[in-house]
Amino acid sequence: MHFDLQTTDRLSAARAGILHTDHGDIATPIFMPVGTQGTVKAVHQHELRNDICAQIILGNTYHLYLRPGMEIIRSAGGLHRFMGWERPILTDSGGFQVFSLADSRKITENGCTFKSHIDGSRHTFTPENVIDIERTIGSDIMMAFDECPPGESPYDYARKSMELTHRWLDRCCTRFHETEPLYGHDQALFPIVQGCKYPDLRRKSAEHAASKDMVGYAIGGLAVGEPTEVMYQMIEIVNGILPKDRPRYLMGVGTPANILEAIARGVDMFDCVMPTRNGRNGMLFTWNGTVNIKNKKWEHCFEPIDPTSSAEADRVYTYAYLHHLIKSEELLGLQIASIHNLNFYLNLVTTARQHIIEGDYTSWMASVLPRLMVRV
RNA sequence: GGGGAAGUCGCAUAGUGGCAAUUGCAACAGACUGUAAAUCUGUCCUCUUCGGAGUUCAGUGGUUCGAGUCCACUCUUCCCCA
Repeated sequence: MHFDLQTTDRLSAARAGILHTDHGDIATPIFMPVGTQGTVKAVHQHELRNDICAQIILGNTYHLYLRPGMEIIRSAGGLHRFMGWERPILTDSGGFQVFSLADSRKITENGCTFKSHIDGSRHTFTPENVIDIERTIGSDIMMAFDECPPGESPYDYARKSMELTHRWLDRCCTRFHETEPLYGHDQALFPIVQGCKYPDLRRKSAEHAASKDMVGYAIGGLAVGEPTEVMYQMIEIVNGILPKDRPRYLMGVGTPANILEAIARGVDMFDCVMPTRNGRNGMLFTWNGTVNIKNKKWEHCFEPIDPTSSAEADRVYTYAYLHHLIKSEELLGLQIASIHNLNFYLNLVTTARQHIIEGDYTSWMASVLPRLMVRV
């Protein structure tokens, strides 16, 4: 697996490139739909492929380990075959669950013990067994096991947490190098930079990550409660240190505006639950801002959601129909909203890529940004 | 014709002397960033400077310091027997 950096913007740090994997090429900047449990919620693989044109999706180590469990994934021949998805997959390591399930886990030097949210059973995740699980899942990009601390963590905690993440990264790398892929395709391991909102910690963490010669690198621990401006500053600091010729993945981010701003600061890869989760909850992302389709004002709007979209759902169904479906809690509403939002996110990054290549990314971004943040 | 039951804020419910009044649904808003989320929060009689104020429990009259709650009559609905 390797990354070709094609273009860098003159006025910003924005870049266009291609990440080559055994499951196909990924043109960056890219957005990766989140499919935690081996499914992008409410969206068929067929639609991901043909309507949304997703180039890579996510799975989650913690969730897939608990259910269906590694015996099933191994018997199926890996996650790609299990879920019928032949394009690349990236797996998060469970580091985010250290954050989001903070009430039911305990961190030690060795790893993190979780009390299962499904049946209460205890499971210990270590850097070593997380790599083993990701080998079994067979993801193209495996994420290192990290601790994702809250955005407002005090300096001392942030430093200790970062140092633990570094030691865990060392162990992840060791295990990574002493194990082999199980299904005949190449797998990469991405280190994760931590350090909260503290510039010196972010620098130190970026240097530690960069010291590992890996295909790509991730920036974690952002958009977890800190102000947006702080997030942008941290991205700038970290990307100033990470190797220029490798892709940078900003984990869990974000809004359309966040993504464009992060691209301008040199980020290449994104994932976020926002298009799917918010879609299921009635929010649509558009070039003119966000729409709450549950609002009464859409009751009589018989315009297609997006007449020029590559997704059939956008062209066929109207605002009024989607309003009705979501209000009625019909399953098709969840599907249409999810497809629309993912399609928009993929359009956002592919359009951004075009402008980077054409050389007018900065002015293009300035022209679309204000509208993206409007509430329609 | 005879007997019985019941009417509470859109709908359905709780309430048996201290109540602007329970709960669910509906309605109307808001939140959501490496997914314990088809979830969660708020408003939901009227007005409000958010401190409150004013009108309410089918209707009318009464008992009481105090009534959605007790009494009388009226209206309406439902059930059973002929």
